[in-house]
Amino acid sequence: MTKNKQVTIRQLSKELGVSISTISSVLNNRHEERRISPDTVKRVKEAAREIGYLPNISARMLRSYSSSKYPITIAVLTSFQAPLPLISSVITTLQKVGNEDEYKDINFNVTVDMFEAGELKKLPGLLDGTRFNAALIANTIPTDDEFLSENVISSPVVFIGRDIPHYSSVKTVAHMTGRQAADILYSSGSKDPVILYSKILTQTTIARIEGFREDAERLSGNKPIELVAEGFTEKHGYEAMKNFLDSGGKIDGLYTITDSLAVGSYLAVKKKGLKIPEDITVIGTGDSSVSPYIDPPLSTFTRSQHNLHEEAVRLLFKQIKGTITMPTQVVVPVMPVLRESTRRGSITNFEMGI
Amino acid sequence: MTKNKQVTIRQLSKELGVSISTISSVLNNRHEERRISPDTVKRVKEAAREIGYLPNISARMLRSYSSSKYPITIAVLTSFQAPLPLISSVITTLQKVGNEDEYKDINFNVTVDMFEAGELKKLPGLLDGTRFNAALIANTIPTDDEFLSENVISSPVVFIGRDIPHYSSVKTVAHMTGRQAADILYSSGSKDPVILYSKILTQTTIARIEGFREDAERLSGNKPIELVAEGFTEKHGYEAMKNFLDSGGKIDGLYTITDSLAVGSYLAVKKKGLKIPEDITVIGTGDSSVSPYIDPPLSTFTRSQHNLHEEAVRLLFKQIKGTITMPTQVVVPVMPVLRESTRRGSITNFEMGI
DNA sequence: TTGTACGCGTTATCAA
DNA sequence: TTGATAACGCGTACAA
Repeated sequence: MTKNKQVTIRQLSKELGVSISTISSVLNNRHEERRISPDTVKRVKEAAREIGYLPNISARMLRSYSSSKYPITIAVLTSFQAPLPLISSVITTLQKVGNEDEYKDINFNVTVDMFEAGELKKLPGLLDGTRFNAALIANTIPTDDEFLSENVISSPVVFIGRDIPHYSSVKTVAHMTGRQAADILYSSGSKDPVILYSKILTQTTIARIEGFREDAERLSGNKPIELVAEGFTEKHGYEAMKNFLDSGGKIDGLYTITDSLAVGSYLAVKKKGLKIPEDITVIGTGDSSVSPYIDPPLSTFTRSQHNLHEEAVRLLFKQIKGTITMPTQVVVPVMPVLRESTRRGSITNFEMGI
Repeated sequence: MTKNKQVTIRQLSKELGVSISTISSVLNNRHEERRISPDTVKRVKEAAREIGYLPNISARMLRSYSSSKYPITIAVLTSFQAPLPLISSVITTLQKVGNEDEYKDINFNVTVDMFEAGELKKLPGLLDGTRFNAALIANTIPTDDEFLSENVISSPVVFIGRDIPHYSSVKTVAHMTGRQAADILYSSGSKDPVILYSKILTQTTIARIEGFREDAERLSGNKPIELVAEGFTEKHGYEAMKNFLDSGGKIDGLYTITDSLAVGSYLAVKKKGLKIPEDITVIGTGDSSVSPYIDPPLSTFTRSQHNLHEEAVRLLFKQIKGTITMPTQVVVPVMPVLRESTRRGSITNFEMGI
């Protein structure tokens, strides 16, 4: 029924023996004012449906928007392996910041493309500039970075959470965060700190883990125990912690790479009859909206995502406007948020502003 | 420095006194093979940057892709007031389903446009077909629906969570869900059921509330108490419940329109020294990933989102392929998931499959 | 109803 | 080394 190939208005015209302009009129519901015969209208509409005609959006835009009103295209490129909320967050930020006085003269539309981690190079139009005027790119892995350092994207680009030579980027001081987490657990009296992370790792996650390892070892004298969960969700956190405890694991302090992993761990810990923070102190990452409301409220580090995305978007807009022309690196600070789950030992309310 | 107006390659040409072909060659890094002098290359590149030249993507695509390889454009349109995860979920689903054998001959790209609830009509290209070949539309409000029923979008469109005459849509049986919630609270011994919702309402939320009102009144003999939160987050749930309890409100059963509102309520309830489910039974909506892990695990209704979005995407693809030509309504079922938070009265483990 | 110019950028050809 | 010119991609608008 439907042809795979894109059909053009010209092919329709040939097939029907009707002029191109007639077809265009009919397809744009201008047939009344153009006084096209009902019969022709019917024939054209049916044929278009039958043959699966879809107009070429580029051609329409080219014709319909004067160059002063033509919107530029901003692309959001992210891997399938990215945390799901990223796309929403980036797009919403794009729209919000785009409405600000400073940038509202930039008339843009947003496209989203997803790639398999490591396969960025397969994205059409990445290097030849046929698909976007500017791009935000997130969640590349080393293979992609290698590809990017060998090739040049000539449009403005900002990388999120990753630092790539010759391009702009925004990231957090992930390494520092890991170290702070170790300090906080140690200050709360933990001697056997455990770190729980997902087996899916990004540059940021790796840095956090390394920071934690370093300081945990320096402070407690031995390497921290590392638990690897299958993914990022509460369920994965629960399972990893349950397995660890079931097999007799020893723990008095926990640092998780996301808050959701901590929330899952809570249940496993409680089921063993252990108390937070009396037996185990816990600190997560990301200040998820549930963290202040669970029992006990979870200590964590501020959500860097929001600021991260906002900085990324602003940086991109500035590049588009030409305010910034050199590759620029922005580092977004991350602050600890201390709540009940680490309230033990020498950490008090008073020190919450570390 | 930068001109607001879009600059074309022709204007650049005039300004520099350099031919169009030369400029095009330089801008596409073809200057070596064309043997353009280094000086000209430099001048062109600088001028392009200086003047803020951005190529017209439509023109480039038109030229670069043969009609058989030209991608169609699928738009995701949603209001700023929509729950944030929606965009990510819809886009990911679009990409995943688009990779399936059945649909992988559809070559498409995705654009996202956001509108203020009630201002859908202001979206450029909505009616004239200049921006997309097909669209998924979510989170319209009655004003938008009215606009849509007076005008026609001629491309394939699927509405998510909303039923609009003459268009395809996917939704859940929200009304039934509300009624079931009332039944479950009543069965667990609640006489003073309270419903907590956000002041931002969609068609789905309204239906849930109405369903609940009806059955709660039928079962308990009087109208349920209604609490209105400022938004959807845990914080909003906490505040609404705290205010209610502080002002002496009576409650022995709670139905919330999202799980996050229930999570926030948990803390307010516990702070008052009340116990769940002994004093108050609670049921949420959406089966959020944290719900099984909070204390006590939260009863809720299955997350309909995922299925909802998948159905929407499939429906859209079928319309694009011409497999379906008539407006079609799909209803996605929602099931209760009973956990500790409603385990009181006549509801037992045994009845968990209601 | 139809013919044709047009929107913008790319590319090829030939001339300068 | 650069320019002028034209064709092209697809759909639309306007004059005829």
